[in-house]
Amino acid sequence: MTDRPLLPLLDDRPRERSDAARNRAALLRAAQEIAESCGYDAVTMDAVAAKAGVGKGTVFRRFQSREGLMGALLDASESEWQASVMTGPPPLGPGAPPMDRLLAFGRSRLDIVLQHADLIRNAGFGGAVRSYAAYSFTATHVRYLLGELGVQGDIAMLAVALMAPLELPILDQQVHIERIDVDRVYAGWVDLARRITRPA
Amino acid sequence: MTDRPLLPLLDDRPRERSDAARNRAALLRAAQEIAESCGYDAVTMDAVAAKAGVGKGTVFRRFQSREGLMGALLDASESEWQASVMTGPPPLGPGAPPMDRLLAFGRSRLDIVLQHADLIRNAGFGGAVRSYAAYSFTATHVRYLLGELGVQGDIAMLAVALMAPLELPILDQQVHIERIDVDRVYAGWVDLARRITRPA
DNA sequence: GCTCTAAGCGGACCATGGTCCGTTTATATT
DNA sequence: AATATAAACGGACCATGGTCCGCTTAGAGC
Repeated sequence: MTDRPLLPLLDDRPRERSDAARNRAALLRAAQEIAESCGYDAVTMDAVAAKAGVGKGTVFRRFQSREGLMGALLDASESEWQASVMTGPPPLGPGAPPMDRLLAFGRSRLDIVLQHADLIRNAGFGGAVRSYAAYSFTATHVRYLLGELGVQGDIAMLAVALMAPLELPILDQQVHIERIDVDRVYAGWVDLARRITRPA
Repeated sequence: MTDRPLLPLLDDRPRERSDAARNRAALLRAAQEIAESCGYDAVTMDAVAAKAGVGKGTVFRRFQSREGLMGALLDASESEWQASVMTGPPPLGPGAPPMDRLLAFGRSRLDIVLQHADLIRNAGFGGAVRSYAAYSFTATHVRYLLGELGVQGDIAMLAVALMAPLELPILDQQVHIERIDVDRVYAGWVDLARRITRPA
């Protein structure tokens, strides 16, 4: 769980003041701890502020909103996952054949999304499904793999088609409402991946 | 915009008292009117209650929550759409070849979801993407068409794969954030439909 | 028409997300 | 070190979703 930004793109923004940085860290830690011990419902802005020993205004200045705070928590764990895609062991990481990597990607996303379901739900995908940076990373990765597989057509759209069934709202419906077994969901996704990548 | 339930399944619940029914209608109308004239942000529970001339408690008893109220509004317009699938003119309605119907389904969903984006966002897919009844209907329809097309495999899963890219969170990302043209999104979906239904 | 009761009703009340603005402080500059 | 200033801070304050509970009433049974 690192606190560096996803895809550390060079930002020209003036660096954060040291007290600000300290508070950001304290707030994230406080939120995390409350979530772990009492669940996400207990992560109220007042509680986080109190636990971190700062005023409520500070929480909002740092994270804009409750969703923003949750999003920050989520991004931290997403960046761990990104690392395992970029530099981790195959088949998720580099080194394996593209199709193996694609299937590993699917399984990995399926697991991680369900695992962080609460957090994702609280991060509240207000409009988007998750932070633009996080979405962007997976999209780029899938497009890359489809390219390696020699898939013809509008690869960006096909990538979306592969990612969409792995997003929480859809998985929630299947796994938590219709009680479909996760392995069956994965098998269905593998079938989808095969059909999408299969040459005409 | 009818106020009958989607898929009017026989319910054994004791019928709603007449004053309750009257209030439900008044509340829906009030919410609708406020939304039309001032946007969904102005649809606060207090405002709706006031406009309908009832107490706030009544709004909550009828619709449980703000999301519930929005959901009711949404269901009303969904049932219009359902009617056009079940009894409307081809190719969306019955009569056209299955593939034509499938493609018409996609276009129609795409348009209607984007058109009602605000409402859907406010209905807040809290967990699920939309009401179970509404989801269920589209799922059944797509599975039926895939069956007619003689598609082999886990049809339920393939149906999900076709519906997922048409849900708001995904379309929002593409259309409103990445500014992808709607026609391109549709073309991508058609390609997906072809790949999924293409025989091995 | 009268009675009884479950359902419905209203609006005060609470919790929490989010804003505002006067005060404090880190840091760049001299 | 002194100064200036933009940034950060805190917590009172507001709006709104959601709950609660004592009062009212529709309508079934007589």
